[in-house]
Amino acid sequence: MNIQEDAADGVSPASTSHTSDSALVRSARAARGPSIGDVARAAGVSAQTVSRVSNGLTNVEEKTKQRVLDAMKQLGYRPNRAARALKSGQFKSIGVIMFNLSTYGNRRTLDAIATAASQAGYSVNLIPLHDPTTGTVTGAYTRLKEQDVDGVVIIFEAHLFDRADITLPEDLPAVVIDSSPGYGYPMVDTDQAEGARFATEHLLDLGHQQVWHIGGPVSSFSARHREESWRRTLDEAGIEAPTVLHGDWSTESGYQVGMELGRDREVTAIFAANDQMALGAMRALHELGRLIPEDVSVVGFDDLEESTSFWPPLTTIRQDFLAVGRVSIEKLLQQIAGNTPASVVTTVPTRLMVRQSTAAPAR
Amino acid sequence: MNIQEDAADGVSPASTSHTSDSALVRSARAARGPSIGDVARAAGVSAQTVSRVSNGLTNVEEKTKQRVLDAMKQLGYRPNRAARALKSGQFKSIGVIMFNLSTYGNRRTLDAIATAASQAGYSVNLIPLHDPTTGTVTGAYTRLKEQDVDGVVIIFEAHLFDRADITLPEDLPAVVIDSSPGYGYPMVDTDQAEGARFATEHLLDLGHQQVWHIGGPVSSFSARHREESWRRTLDEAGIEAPTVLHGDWSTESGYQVGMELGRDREVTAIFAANDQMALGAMRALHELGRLIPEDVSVVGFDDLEESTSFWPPLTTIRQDFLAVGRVSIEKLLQQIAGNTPASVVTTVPTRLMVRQSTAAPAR
DNA sequence: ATGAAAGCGCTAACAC
DNA sequence: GTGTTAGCGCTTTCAT
Repeated sequence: MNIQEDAADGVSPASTSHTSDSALVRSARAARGPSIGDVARAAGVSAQTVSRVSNGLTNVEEKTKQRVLDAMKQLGYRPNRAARALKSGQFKSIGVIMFNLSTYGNRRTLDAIATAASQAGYSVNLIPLHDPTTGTVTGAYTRLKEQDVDGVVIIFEAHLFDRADITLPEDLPAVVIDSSPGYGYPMVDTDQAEGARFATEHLLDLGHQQVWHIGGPVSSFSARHREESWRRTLDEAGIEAPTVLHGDWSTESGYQVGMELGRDREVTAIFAANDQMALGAMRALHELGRLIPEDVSVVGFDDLEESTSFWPPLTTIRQDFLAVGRVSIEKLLQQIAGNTPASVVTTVPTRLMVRQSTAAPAR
Repeated sequence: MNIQEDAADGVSPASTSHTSDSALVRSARAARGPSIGDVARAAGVSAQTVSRVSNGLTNVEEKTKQRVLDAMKQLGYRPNRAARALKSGQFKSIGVIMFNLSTYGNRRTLDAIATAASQAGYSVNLIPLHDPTTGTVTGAYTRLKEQDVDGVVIIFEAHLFDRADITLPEDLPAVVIDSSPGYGYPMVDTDQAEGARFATEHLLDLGHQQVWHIGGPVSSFSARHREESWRRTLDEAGIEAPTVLHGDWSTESGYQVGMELGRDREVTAIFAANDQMALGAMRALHELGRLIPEDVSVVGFDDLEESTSFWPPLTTIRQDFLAVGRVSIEKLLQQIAGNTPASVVTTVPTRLMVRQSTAAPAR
């Protein structure tokens, strides 16, 4: 390896002086900030009182409290996390093990996790993984334990592989985000079944006699749940479900299945297991000259940011990834607090977003 | 919000008992692990000696050292990070501020960062951001400072927007991964210029008289660097660079530019600023009936995982994202250690990967 | 080569 | 309502 170093281009005299400035600041930073004792002295109270104010306890006279607050502000006091951690035995840090950063949903979820954790005063320790084998998961666990995280959120990527054979270590509070059944861990997931029911019922309500389904890969639990729920909904309406054609979540696969379905003039309503396949199917329908929604109605699942700009704007099921993330943190913090809940599946509701890709069937 | 909880499906009797098991384990976990004192007692030495062993100091007799090591292993001792942090004032934690998790390169880089940091005993505190405005960056900084990180790595997404107007706070060691010039901060970047030169020279060496370029968006610094270097390389060979057509990094835009270029029979060699545009261009060439590499040679930039399965397998410039991540951490740790280096740009070398999309021009 | 003492910043427990 | 005391687990300093 032959890594090169050059003086930064574009360093003007101004930025040169700024560089030495920040060097100064940095070395100053090495000196510790004001401690609780400094604040106490400045406010003329005991350290304990400062601690009470700092933790929002009520048994402090309003006047004293103000004095302390002022002293804090003036000195730029920030409590020392390390000392707190040492005292409490908790690091206020949660680990996130995650496969496949690339998925839209995963990114949103991670985001929500980071935000929720941050609001609760926890930091997020990310371990990205590539292949979801027991080995790598265990390794990630080990790394996280060494970092003394207080708990772990594991985000499985149901969209890409079946990782049912993974076993999880047991000595750390954990929450799993996934659609697979029973892990013995608290799990959080979008209500796949509800979403699929909403989609199917919406099409039936519009007057369609039958609803075709473009399924996701059979290896995916969420895809299976969506398919089962679609089938059940038809069942309950006394309709026999037609054969399912499966895609692999990609636009391309949606296009191919869309071509199949579109050629069949019987087909007037399609529920695709995700927005991308819905997009592909719509392209196929366009190419076949079938009008959306006049000839064929299409519903997706996910509600991608772009789905509202598809042509036509896609009716779809919105997954609330933010809630999934938030709820996971909530559950995890409960566990960390010691209220170890029975292993439950928490389910986050979906929402039908009606846009222009669905309508009543033509007579 | 109407979040539902159900007993987990699929919980067999076996997993039920396992659940109560882990509840036990968890409550046990609340009790602190063995401390340095416990180890000392078990080994019949003082706590200091244990500390010395734990920190790999040399002034401990081999025999004592073994006794201590044994005691550690037997008790399952792990040093308490909080106590260390309290003593040293360092948290052994670095923050990562990152835009756009979705990019292949960014993911690889994040990965390398997480790995390198972990190996150095640092944890990684991730703050994902959406829009790269000064405000959000400052906010992220604040959050990280509250978490007492020891330093920050900022990964800009040069591919998507021009964020030259962002100013960075100054009171925390930081490394920026980006292609923009002079920040006053240490920066790490792929050697864009070298890569573009490799690509262009490779085509010239094969005997092509001219090399056309599909540029990235003008708002991107890395795209600009690649274009400049391509132009310089042609210059040096005494060739006047043809007009550049710019894409937006997408396959689709590569396809469109590819169509333009492919219709021109003069064009025998194309250097695309990334692999995706190269892919699009190849599709265009295929559609136009021009053979690759017999009629037209194509070179990309990035070396995506899939590039070896393109048709034909793409000759391209490999970016060593892992090294970028590793080097950033290296630089950051140096800074944290106090060796505040002058603001420099560290450049990570590229590699030409010759595959089947390039050949000598037909006579 | 090893140990004893002190203290990092904070808070729980107990005064008053 | 507020202060005092003690100690979390570790390392630095100084003795031995």
